[in-house]
Amino acid sequence: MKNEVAEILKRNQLSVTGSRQKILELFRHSDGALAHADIEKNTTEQFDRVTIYRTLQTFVEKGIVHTIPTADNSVLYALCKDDCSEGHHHDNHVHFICDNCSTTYCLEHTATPKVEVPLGFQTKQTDVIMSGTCNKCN
Amino acid sequence: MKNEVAEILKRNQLSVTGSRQKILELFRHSDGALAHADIEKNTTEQFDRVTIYRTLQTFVEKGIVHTIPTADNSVLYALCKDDCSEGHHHDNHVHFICDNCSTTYCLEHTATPKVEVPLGFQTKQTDVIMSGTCNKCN
DNA sequence: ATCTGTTTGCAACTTTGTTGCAAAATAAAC
DNA sequence: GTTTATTTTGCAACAAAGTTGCAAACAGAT
Repeated sequence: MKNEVAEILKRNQLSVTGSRQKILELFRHSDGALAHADIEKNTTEQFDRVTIYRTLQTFVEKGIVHTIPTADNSVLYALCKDDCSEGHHHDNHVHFICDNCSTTYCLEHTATPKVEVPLGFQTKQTDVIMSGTCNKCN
Repeated sequence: MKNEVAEILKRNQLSVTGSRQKILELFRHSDGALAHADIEKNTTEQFDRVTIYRTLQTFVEKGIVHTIPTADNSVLYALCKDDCSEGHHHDNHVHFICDNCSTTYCLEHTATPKVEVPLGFQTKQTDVIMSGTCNKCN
């Protein structure tokens, strides 16, 4: 398992360090998205806030994780699927936030719909954030 | 014009004060959404940061403005259509952020699409945020 | 084992948002 | 139109979130 994490880091030309491994591991073991605070709390080894910020930033740049816009404007991060390459996110799935347990899901198999925009507008990206009750809280 | 603004405030059982009038006026004269910073800068009369926060909060509660989730997690506010009543937003339109001029539009006539979610999930709200080039920058 | 470049942690700082309280302004009553 | 009650404002102090510079620690290559 740890080797797999190291593999991902190497594949992205990142040196394999403790914090990067632990944080990436954390993402792979949680089925939802993570906020900065979740990471700060859930790592047994305590990392500096700055390190976490920088690690997340690096991961986003390399296309390992992506950010999720939320209705309450907190920052959330989630693992990208393998076909996300450096600097080019293919984040075409819907995000679902449970009102009850606050878990944020990437609905990988629910593609974002095509939305008609008024004349003159040209769309590059579409983000869909849904909220309600998830399959565990229902 | 100023009377109209005062009317809106009274209709929502809010006392008509300088800051509320000026801020509401600002919303009515801008075609896009506004960030807190925009308001702090664009009012000739300078208001305290705290006052702006509280005014916006009140407006959101009363259904005069609504917040918009953004991909870069900055907080944006935009005027609600008249059919938003207190405590009950009918914010069913798509939001569009221009990559070029950074203006955020409420596409009032573009309704959010119905999105199929996996079994067990129950949707209460759907937010759609699109980005690209707007009709002025194209 | 040693060297080189990257990464980390600390400290200090900026920005963003919140809370309590007294002074000022608004709305209502007289 | 003045007085009174309530709401709103601005200040100060604080809390949370995020950033930057720099020296020490570490990873990876020689």
